[in-house]
Amino acid sequence: MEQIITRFAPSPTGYLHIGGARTALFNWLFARHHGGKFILRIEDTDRERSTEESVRAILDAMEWLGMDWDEGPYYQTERLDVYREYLQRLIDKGLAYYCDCSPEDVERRRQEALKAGRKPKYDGRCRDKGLGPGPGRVVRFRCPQAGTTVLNDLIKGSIEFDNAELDDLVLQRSDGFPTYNFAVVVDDVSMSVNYVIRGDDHVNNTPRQILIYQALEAPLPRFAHVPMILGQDRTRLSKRHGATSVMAYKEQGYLPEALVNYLVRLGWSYGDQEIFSREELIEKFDLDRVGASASVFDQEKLLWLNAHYIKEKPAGEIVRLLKPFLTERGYPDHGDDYLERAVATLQPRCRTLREMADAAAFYLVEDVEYDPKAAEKFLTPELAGPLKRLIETLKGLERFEEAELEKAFRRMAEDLGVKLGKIAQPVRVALTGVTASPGLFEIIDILGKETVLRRLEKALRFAEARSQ
RNA sequence: GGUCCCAUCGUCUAGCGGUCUAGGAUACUGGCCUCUCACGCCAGAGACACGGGUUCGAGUCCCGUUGGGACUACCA
Repeated sequence: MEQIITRFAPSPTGYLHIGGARTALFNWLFARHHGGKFILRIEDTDRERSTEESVRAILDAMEWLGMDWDEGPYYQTERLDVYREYLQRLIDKGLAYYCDCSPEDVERRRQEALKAGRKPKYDGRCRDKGLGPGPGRVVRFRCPQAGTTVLNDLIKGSIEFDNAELDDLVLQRSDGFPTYNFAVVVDDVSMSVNYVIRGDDHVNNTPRQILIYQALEAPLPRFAHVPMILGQDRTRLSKRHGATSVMAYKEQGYLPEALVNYLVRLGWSYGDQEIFSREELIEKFDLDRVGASASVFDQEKLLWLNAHYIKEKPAGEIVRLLKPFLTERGYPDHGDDYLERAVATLQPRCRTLREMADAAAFYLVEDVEYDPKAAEKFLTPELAGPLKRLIETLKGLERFEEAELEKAFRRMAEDLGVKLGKIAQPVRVALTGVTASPGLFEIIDILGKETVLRRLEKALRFAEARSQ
């Protein structure tokens, strides 16, 4: 069997966005699943908009998502000889020709045609002029004017195009650079790419490309056009729908596993299964289960998956990932063991690392600030008595650990004739500043005697001060 | 405007003519658990866009309507 060769070919005109990442993922998974080859190619023939930073950003994002490539990255701007060679073949065969129409003229005629209700196609006036190379001249493809071109798409099925709809597209610009439709074909032909998996915004380009393959007498690859990812308003996903850059998700505290899992499931399914490890994805992914309709990007579901992976990962691993977020907030270093215990209590409560860094504050700062409402409600003057007693009890506790602490608290609540919550909530506010937190006893255990007593005493002073 | 694509709960989807009084996930609501908040568990509400065919039988096939999207460059 022939080896499967796929490629991801972004243009470096911005960051790797969500849609591009999914396309890359589908190509990567398809190649890995079939033991094929995955090529990375940078389509930088638009010299105006391509930048070095974008290339870097795309590579970083690929790496973060864990997509490795077997060949490349190739840069189209370094392959100009190849395009010229293929182009010359077309010219020699009379399948391409030079054109000296100015862009302004072409555009003007396009507008006129549109106004007159005709198709805004290039009118082919240079077709038979027999022009040679010259400044300002482009090379156009001599597109068949009759017949139909059919695309047998792996996802969309068979699509027929009337060649009369197509015009003589530019293959080489006046600056000598190839245009997208030509470069993409030459590259895929010369790199032996046999599966072209890309966004379905390319469907309408495909007949032109097929015609170029045929003109080149090159074997056709299999095409698979995957549906677009839409925003909540069902229009093409863009900045106004929120973060669309892959790396923005990293910065917001998402795990690559979550984003990969989410993105692959967007448009692809495997029965009722929602959670897939990387290995499972490689094992199970195939094109036949990719849907045909566009899907809406749902932040909430991504969040759910992220929460899932945060819960599932070993605490030590989360600590490593969380550190940059803590540093960013300027928290002092407490050592990995301490951090790991703290993180373990936060894992089931946070959906992103960013949330976790925020929630971890009380573990890391010297003294907590009270949420005014919480303090108002729970650190009351009547609390002074029980608080004093609690401080004494804790001081006398020889084993300052979760189980013992719980016993001590329950005993005290019983003595006082109140429910545990009656004293737990004030203590929680004293220790964390807020009314929602991990389990009280694990917090006390982790915080340690010294910190706990200090915060309780501060709370006591606060409560007493209110009675004045 | 033209060409092309798409159409099951709000969202992601299962469904590949009968097993669908349409399944799962998420989000939402209620309950349980419980020191709070989460997690977890249980329950609930929620969809085949519409109209014609084809067929004994249609969410599933065909056509149309409507709606949405993409493309229509010397961008990719």
